[in-house]
Amino acid sequence: MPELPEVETIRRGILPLTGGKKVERLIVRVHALRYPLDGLKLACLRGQRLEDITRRGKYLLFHFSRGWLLLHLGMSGSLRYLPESRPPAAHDHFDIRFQDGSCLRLRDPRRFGLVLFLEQDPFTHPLLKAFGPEPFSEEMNGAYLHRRSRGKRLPVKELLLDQKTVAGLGNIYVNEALFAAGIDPRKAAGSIGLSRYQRLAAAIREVLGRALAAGGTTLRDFRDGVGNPGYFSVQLQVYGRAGMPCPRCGASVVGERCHQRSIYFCRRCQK
DNA sequence: CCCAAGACCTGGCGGC
DNA sequence: TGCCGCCAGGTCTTGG
Repeated sequence: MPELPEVETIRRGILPLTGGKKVERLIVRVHALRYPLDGLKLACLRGQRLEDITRRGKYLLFHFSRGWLLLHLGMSGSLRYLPESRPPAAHDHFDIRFQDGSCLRLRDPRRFGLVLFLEQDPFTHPLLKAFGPEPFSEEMNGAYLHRRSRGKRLPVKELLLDQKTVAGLGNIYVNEALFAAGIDPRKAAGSIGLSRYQRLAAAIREVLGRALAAGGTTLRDFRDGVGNPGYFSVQLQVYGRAGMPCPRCGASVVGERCHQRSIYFCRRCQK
């Protein structure tokens, strides 16, 4: 489900509702997520105060008084704020209960998500250490992408999906950004010149910025922290629109597979 | 190091 | 209606 705009939408929604609260206890119903949940470590959070919630790529970082909770929503994860307790439904694997009776509840049918408690700086953790720049940072620009892509023969869309290149992009926004930049997603990353990467860097920011303003993209099940869908779906230009007219030239949008995943593009507008 | 493919899961949908 | 195969917003691991 969630790429940067969705994760950031969740973050902005739940921070004002939970920031400053103290943890009463954690409830783990299902341990087998991407990695097994460590109940003992998580129990350390009891009594700790939630100081802040930040984001790195698609990860949410919960800053507690003495440690960090890392949360990744995988493909199907969602996080929901509940003002008061409510019986769990199917796939509600994990709750953070606060002392005022409210809670944050993680649901994740496919269990590709991740929950990890860290006592040290999360940014040096192996999962985050090699992450590329945030899309809205100055460091993420055309020259950077150009440099990163030299000598690479993999398709440019694969380069962008790699979190070591840019942190936070996923399949939807890679397809949309490449359309906005007029670049064929299958094109070898190393064969694209500087000026086209400059256009791509701008396109990435533009697409993510608009998605963020719309509260993310709901294809089937994305919901923000309080249960609202995102409205960027109606602005998607190519993603999921195989056979429909290209919004720029009217030619039919192509949907095919590239490296085991769907790509959508316009043959006429993207070279 | 680079790259491709397989693995991990469940649910929803289209086709028969 | 029921079953089957395929597809899904992610990313880690393995092997050439």
